[in-house]
Amino acid sequence: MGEVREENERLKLLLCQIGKDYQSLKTRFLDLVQKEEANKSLTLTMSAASGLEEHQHLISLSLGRCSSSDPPKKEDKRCSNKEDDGKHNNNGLQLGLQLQCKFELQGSTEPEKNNNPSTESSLGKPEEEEPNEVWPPSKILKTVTTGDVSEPMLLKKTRVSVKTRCDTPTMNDGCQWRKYGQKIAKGNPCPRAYYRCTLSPTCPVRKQVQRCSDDMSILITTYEGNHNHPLPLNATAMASTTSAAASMLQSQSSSSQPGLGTSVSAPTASMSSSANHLHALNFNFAQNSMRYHRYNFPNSSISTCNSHPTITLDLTTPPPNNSSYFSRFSNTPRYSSACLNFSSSSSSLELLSNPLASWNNTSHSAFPNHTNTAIGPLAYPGRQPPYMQMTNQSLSENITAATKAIASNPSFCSALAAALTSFVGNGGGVLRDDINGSERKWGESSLSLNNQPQQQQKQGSLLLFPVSNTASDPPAENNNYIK
DNA sequence: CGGTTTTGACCCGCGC
DNA sequence: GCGCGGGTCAAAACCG
Repeated sequence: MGEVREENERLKLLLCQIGKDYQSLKTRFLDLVQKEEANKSLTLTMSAASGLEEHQHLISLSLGRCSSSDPPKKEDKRCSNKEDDGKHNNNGLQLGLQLQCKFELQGSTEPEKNNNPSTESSLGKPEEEEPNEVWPPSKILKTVTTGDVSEPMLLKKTRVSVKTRCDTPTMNDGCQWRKYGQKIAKGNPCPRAYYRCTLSPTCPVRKQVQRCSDDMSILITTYEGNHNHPLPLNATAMASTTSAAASMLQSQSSSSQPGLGTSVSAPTASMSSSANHLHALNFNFAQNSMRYHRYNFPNSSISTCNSHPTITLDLTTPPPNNSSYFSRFSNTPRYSSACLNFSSSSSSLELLSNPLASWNNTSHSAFPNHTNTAIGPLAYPGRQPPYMQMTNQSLSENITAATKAIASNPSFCSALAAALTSFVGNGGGVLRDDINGSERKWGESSLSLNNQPQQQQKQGSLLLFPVSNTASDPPAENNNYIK
């Protein structure tokens, strides 16, 4: 009890400090939004001049180049415009906050309709809803006709497309699917198969699987919707990824802030099949009013083909070894294995909806033993990851309960992360707290609000795992991801 | 026998 | 309004 009280006191102090930091960040963010408004009109003009159809709404993300294997002309157009728009970035924080929100929601066992009342506190768009929650999208009224070019996209179901090299008819993403249709799509001799998630009869998630016409070994799996039920442990990685990517897309489109310097990467290694393809997905948000960085991630792209906002994660080709987006944050290669990092250079938080959703490179020089980074069971084939080796259950539960409430507020989460990272991050020895440059790597100083706060804090790092059923499941099939 | 796959028909949105 | 194409339905076939 004494320890718990002490911990409580510490947390209170932290909360106090964090509250201040949050207000500071909020003020800063509002300033950035105002600046962004000034840039918005300029960008819209540029988009119109580039010949984009009015209904094909540009996602103003700097996502680098489209994959070379994505030949559609329209995507190319958008890619070229993304680069232009990316120059107007400075609004990464908002996106990061929304991502965190989505992750928290997904990690929860409750349906995502359980709206977090705090969501709007920092985002300012409480009316936004997760399009993925509603099925079918065709039933959604298309009534928004504001001048905001991004708004109609919210009314379409967001899709996440994953390109992998796979010999099997479908890639094993851990979920159970039932095929309900097959169609020969125009322009591709390979039939497109339609699948529903059968883990829950009411699950709205569907996926389309199709071979790439150019390269039959490439399997294009398109996910649509979010699961409304607990997922098997080995399914959470893909689900988290697609959900996060979709959330990123939605949050970006809803933010209506042209030129957001957002990057999505899916650097990969060459693997043969299954969800193992999901090696990495890094969202790095540059937000700095003084200095703006663009990070090009060649393996991902965003498009609004077929009126569906779609984010494509190309896991078929590895990124350049000396990619600038790697060296931006670290001098050491950090993505040799699967990881899912949602990063921001403006504030610091790594929030993981699920232990499977993220794990850092085991070769990271600063954390060779994995005990102070956001690592899920994936990183521990055949043994329990550190966070699951609980030694003080009651203490952990108390702290978890307290911190869960904190974590449920995405806005506060971000501020909390920023504060805690600055508070403990330097102890990690890796965090670059360059205030002017804001080049801070999230994944290297992460935040834990789960089972092992003491251990993690000692090492200057915290893991933030929303409490969920799946998070406590034994990592029975983790080896699947390590093969 | 229950679940899944196949496959032709149907629905609906979109462009012309 | 019409045609096209994507997506879904549902009955029959298939499978373990």
